[in-house]
Amino acid sequence: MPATLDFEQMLRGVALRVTRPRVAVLGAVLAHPHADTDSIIGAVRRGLPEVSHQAVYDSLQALTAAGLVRRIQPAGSVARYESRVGDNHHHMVCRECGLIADVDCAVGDAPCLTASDGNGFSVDEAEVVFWGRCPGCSTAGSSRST
Amino acid sequence: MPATLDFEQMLRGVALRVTRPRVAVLGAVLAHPHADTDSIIGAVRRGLPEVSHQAVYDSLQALTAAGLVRRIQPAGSVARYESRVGDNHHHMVCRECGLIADVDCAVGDAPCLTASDGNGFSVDEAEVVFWGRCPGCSTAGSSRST
DNA sequence: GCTTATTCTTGACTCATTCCAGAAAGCCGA
DNA sequence: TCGGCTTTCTGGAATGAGTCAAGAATAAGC
Repeated sequence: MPATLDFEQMLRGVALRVTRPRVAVLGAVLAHPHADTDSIIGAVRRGLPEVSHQAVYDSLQALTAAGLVRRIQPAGSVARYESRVGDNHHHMVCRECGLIADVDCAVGDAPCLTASDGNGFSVDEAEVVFWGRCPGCSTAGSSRST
Repeated sequence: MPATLDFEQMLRGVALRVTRPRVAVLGAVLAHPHADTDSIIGAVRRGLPEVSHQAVYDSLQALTAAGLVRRIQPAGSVARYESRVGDNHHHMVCRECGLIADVDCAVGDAPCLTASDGNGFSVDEAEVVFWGRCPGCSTAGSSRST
């Protein structure tokens, strides 16, 4: 796992100022993939109790804009952040417990990116979300069909 | 375009009570694909000025649960509703103006549904969102690269 | 060490969505 | 057609994630 110095270099690498809140936020996202903003604020405050939620929001936005983290937001969920960027992976979301898991692109490389025509849209990203039930909920729920 | 009587039959077909708000909401979703809740409230009130926003929310939820309409919510957007259900189509979202367009499944039938393995998830739906720029914004934006 | 531009803190605010309780209306059987 | 029951609608308030704004603090460059 990267140390604080690595976070600094990551920030400098994308021309972002190195501040304690940003380092902490970056570390929190790395440590807690798919965490929502509130969890990130909590994780950041474990190391920096004084950080305001606004600073976390702003840091997340800066990191997202810089491409160091990626923001995902399945329907009906709050914003979540993950550190896997650059690769073309997708997500599975459990309808019951909200668990999010990474999946590498389903049919090989990136077939979903080839939007056939797309009404003239210039597509730069294809986001795939698989909805279903996680192993835990799938087992637990198979008995109770209320 | 379906008439009010058809809406009634659609509601009865899914064992939902036929109420004027629901008929109006169903008609509004049919008439305005990808409309957000506020637009639907406005459209409904054109015919039924007295309808409360709560009734619209509740009707939309009932219609969604019954499968008559489908709720979509791209990241950073409010909830939107559409009437194309049952077919496996996806959406393109313009990053600039928020325009949403339907696209039939990219690579043919439904390749994205075959989530390779998926960590043991039992997948029941694959939602694909193509992010990019619509023809209008793509043309307009190519000149101004602020 | 100093200057400047950027970032953080504090606090209030927006607004989509939900919750609640009472009133109204639709559906079913007679 | 009518009564009873269940569900839905109305009206208002509340929730909560996210945003906005202004001044104070801080990091980067010289």
